[in-house]
Amino acid sequence: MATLAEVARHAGVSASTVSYVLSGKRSISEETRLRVESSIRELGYHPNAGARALASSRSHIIALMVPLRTDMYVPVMMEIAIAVATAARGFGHDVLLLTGEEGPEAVRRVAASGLADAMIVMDVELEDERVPLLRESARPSVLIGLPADPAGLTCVDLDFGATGALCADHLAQLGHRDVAVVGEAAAVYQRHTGFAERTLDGLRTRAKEHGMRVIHRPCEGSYESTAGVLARIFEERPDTSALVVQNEAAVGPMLALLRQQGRAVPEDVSVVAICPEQVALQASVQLTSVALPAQEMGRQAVELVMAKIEGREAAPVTLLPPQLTVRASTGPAPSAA
Amino acid sequence: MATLAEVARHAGVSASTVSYVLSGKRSISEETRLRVESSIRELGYHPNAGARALASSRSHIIALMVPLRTDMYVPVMMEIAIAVATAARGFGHDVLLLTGEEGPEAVRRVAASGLADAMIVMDVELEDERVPLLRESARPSVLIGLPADPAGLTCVDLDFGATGALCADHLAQLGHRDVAVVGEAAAVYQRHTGFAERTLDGLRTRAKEHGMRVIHRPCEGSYESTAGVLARIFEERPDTSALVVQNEAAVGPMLALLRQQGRAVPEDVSVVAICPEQVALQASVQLTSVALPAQEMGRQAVELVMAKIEGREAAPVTLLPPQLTVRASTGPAPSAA
DNA sequence: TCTACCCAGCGACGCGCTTCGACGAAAGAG
DNA sequence: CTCTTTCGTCGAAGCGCGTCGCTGGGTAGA
Repeated sequence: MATLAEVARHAGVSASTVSYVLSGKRSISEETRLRVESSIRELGYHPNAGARALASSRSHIIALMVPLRTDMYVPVMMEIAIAVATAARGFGHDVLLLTGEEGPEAVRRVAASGLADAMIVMDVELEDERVPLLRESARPSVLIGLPADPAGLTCVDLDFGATGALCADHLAQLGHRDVAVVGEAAAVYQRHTGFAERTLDGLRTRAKEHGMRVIHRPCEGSYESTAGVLARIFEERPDTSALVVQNEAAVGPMLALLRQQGRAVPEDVSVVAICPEQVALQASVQLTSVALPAQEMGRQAVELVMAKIEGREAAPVTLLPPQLTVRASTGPAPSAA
Repeated sequence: MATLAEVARHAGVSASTVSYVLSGKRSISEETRLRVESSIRELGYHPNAGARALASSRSHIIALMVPLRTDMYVPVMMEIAIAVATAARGFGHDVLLLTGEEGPEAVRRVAASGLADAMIVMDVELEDERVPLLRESARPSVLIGLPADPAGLTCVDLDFGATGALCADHLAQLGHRDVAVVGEAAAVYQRHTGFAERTLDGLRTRAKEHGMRVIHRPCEGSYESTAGVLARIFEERPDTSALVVQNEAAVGPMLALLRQQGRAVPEDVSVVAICPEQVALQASVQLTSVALPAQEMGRQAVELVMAKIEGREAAPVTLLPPQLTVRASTGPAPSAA
């Protein structure tokens, strides 16, 4: 494995010159630069990561903490993770994958060992035990998600409050009066994941302004649980004419069940989903949906974290504006029974 | 941030002694060891990753290359990735996430820079361009998946040939004569991903022995494409009494479509899926399925890669035996029309 | 012509750790 | 009681790179 010194010898310059060619931190004559660069190529030189990290106290690594649980919609997590990795490479950084398993200890370990220069944390709960550690840590961090108290932190998230409101607006405009929310798994609410509660709040508040009634039922996402949730919804509120689906996993089963029950979408029941575009497009009915911009969130998180690494200011809270796309699953409310 | 030297001073010993306490590579008296350990705790010392990597030329990092594409069933990928990360931590290692985007160059970069001690590569194609690089590389690697020529490599995979055969056996035993395979997306075959072709081969071969007829149709997994595939299957082979579903995404749509068409499962049509247990259990009918042991594959890959890092021998090819679980979606073939 | 300055490049040091050889003390062999 | 081992510890030499301060030569201004 070639070293800096070998490249230097090969190019007939000193090691420091090669280093400056690589970093561009001092001016180098065109001629030398080209000679050094060709030596680098010829020897297939790649700087040693450890040595570079030691000397510069920068590892060029960003740690990404992903949740361990599987009650969240996994493809979204994966999409964010891949977007983070891709964006980080664009800044010459790599991504270290930390699972939630280690818990807050991972934060300490990675920060203290200098393994990573910064941290991106996903699946943040309202009262997350990692948050105090991040706040005190010397290393920059960015959260994907919004804790109850974001003071002193940098957060990126979809504006879930506005998302809920947007769904309410759309349904109100179509004349719906009774709306049911097919929510996330009960466990998601129990551990106070921010986005689920914020969506609900946003929707309820706006629905109230529109004079709509809202009921909400958690849903595990399996066919069986979805069937149970739907049954209870229509039992309790037979006039329900619109469903907002928060749990992407429930989308498929729900459409199947509605069809089976002879409820036409959107003639009898309108459906709005909060899900990735792909899910909305692959369903049996093209779904009116608010997109979950996973890639965008990953990209933004990386940009913010890079800004902080480089000592620039970063906006404390970035809420991405939701976008509702009208497709075939929503229509005017059926005239009252 | 505390350093080794500070711990040494605090404990009244030399730096090398602290190092040996940490690594256990030389004997240390009980007394000194305890004193050093308490100093470590008191100072909150974590060894600097860069320095350690430089001095020992071991980064304690394993690189994991995941595919960029989204035409594979993503949750399986994610489950493997998390299993790899978790298992690696058990060996005191961390996982670096590389996306396919950088392509083979990533292999070179990571190997040459000493960023990672070893590599685990997912989504291997039959003729994968990363394979020659891995074979020549000085660093250990393990593939999840099986290329056409696994010579000189270490691979872990589900035995997809046996998986196909197992499905054939089960259906033959139930008296089915006409079987249709709802396959992966066409793109998966086009790039010659091993598992898809092997499953099909295994199934076809065994089916022939049982005197069953098999047709195979690729399926993108969306509701629409699944509908198209099903229609063509029953048009071409009206006597089809059993479906083997290879593309997990198609499971939900398919069951919905069968119900809609008035085909009862398993009375009219039996269904066998190759999918994670969770998918089989959450469907509208509990599915007879061959499990995709994502966690097991991740775990095994890490164990093999650790063996190679430590200079031990590793079995060249590990094929996990498939397990078919009979549930509610398969039954005796309907007596001939 | 002399000073002031900038440009290119060099040498040396240090980042924090691992590891090798050495050494004194204690223990066992003859 | 001496000679060899073994044990526990230390000091020093790097690992490969980044960075600081310095220098020799060239340029420009006075």
